[in-house]
Amino acid sequence: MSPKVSKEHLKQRRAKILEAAREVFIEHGYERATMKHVMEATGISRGGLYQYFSNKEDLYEALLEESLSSEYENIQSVLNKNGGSYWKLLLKSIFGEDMEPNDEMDPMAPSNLEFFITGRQDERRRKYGQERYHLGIKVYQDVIKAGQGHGEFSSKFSSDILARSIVAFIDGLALEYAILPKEEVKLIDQSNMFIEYLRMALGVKS
Amino acid sequence: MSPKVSKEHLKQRRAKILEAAREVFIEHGYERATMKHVMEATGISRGGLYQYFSNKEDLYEALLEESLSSEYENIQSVLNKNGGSYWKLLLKSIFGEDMEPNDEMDPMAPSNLEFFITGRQDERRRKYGQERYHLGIKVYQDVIKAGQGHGEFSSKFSSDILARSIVAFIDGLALEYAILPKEEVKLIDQSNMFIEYLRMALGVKS
DNA sequence: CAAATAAACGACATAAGTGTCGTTTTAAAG
DNA sequence: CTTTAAAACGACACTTATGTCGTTTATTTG
Repeated sequence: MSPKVSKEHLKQRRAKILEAAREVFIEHGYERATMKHVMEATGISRGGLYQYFSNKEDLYEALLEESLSSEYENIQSVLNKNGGSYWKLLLKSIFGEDMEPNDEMDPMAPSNLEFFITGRQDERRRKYGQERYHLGIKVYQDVIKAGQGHGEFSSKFSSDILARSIVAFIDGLALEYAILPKEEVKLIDQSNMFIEYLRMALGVKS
Repeated sequence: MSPKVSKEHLKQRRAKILEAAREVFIEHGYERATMKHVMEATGISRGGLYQYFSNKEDLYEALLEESLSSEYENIQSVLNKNGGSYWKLLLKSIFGEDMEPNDEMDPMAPSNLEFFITGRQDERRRKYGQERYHLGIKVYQDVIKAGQGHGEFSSKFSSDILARSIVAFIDGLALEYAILPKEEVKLIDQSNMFIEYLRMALGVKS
């Protein structure tokens, strides 16, 4: 009398499902993806899937949690290094360690937008979306606020509004990315211009 | 032997359906709305609805066409008045006749995003989305280009990228509007900051 | 190697929405 | 007032996805 399989095995199986689900959602988007797709991608039966996730929404949220925590760790490690100015810190928090825009976009971004926008009528999902939104804002706002507090940034604009416009900008790009062919999005050009904008708004000389 | 009802009546009935459908889509969003909802909202039977629109997508596109053409007329009339500077023209094309941001958002905006983002895997829908996107860009780009040509605007940034960032900004706001409670979006503040940004990018003095 | 426990399976019942089509109703024309 | 064309109706057959549950399978432990 004892569990049939090791906990390790369960963990791996769960991970396998998540990995395959990711691909499925990237290919079909959230709404159109079905558990059958995930079944085919994993080779696990439908019944089997429901042993790990109680439905598609649950499965997707697990993916969101995963990406959120890895993102969070990333940003935290960047912020903790605390190398140099707040301006550099801000750029890092937006564009990552190398501080400059690249032409790659998180392939899950369109599905994420889809998940929240189609679920906006659902109480639970809307709450969850708002939570994540505020979390996203907070990262940028904290850096901006600190920079303003130390006098490195101009306080002409509120850190809240600035942080929001960063999020709006990123979401706007993700939306473009969802609809336009990849080569047409011009992530780098738009990002560079956005940087100029932030420079202006924060009074950072180039 | 002759048509049962006047063309006028058909037109009115069609308009009635569109009007009710608009409310339905605003309330439920595109994906969750059903023809049954529209049926209940109009009082017209399901069978009757299909006499005017062959499915939900068709119905929604009719709404899009409607709003697009009214928008287009609006902007054209604004541009034709051509009162004063290109800067004023640009503001009008973004914020309408009164040239300044208000805290109202097109209530269809979230559904519109939803329509295009959930349909991005569908060839037809994606094409349609791209078309509309380019049309949206063109309006702003034309004004910016003209302003740059006349020397009123700086040519530091390309009119294309600038126009795109305007669209991205508007879409970003629409997305926020979809998820956050209305009073939290701060449309006006964000818009005002965006205006500052455009000023900077175009070299317009305040 | 046998027993037992739970993971994995897949058929099933359910639910919801779709578009069609034969019938009924309605109003314009004669 | 009758005829008639087509608008409106709503039941129907169909499709697709869902979540459950009884059965089968596999692996760990004694």
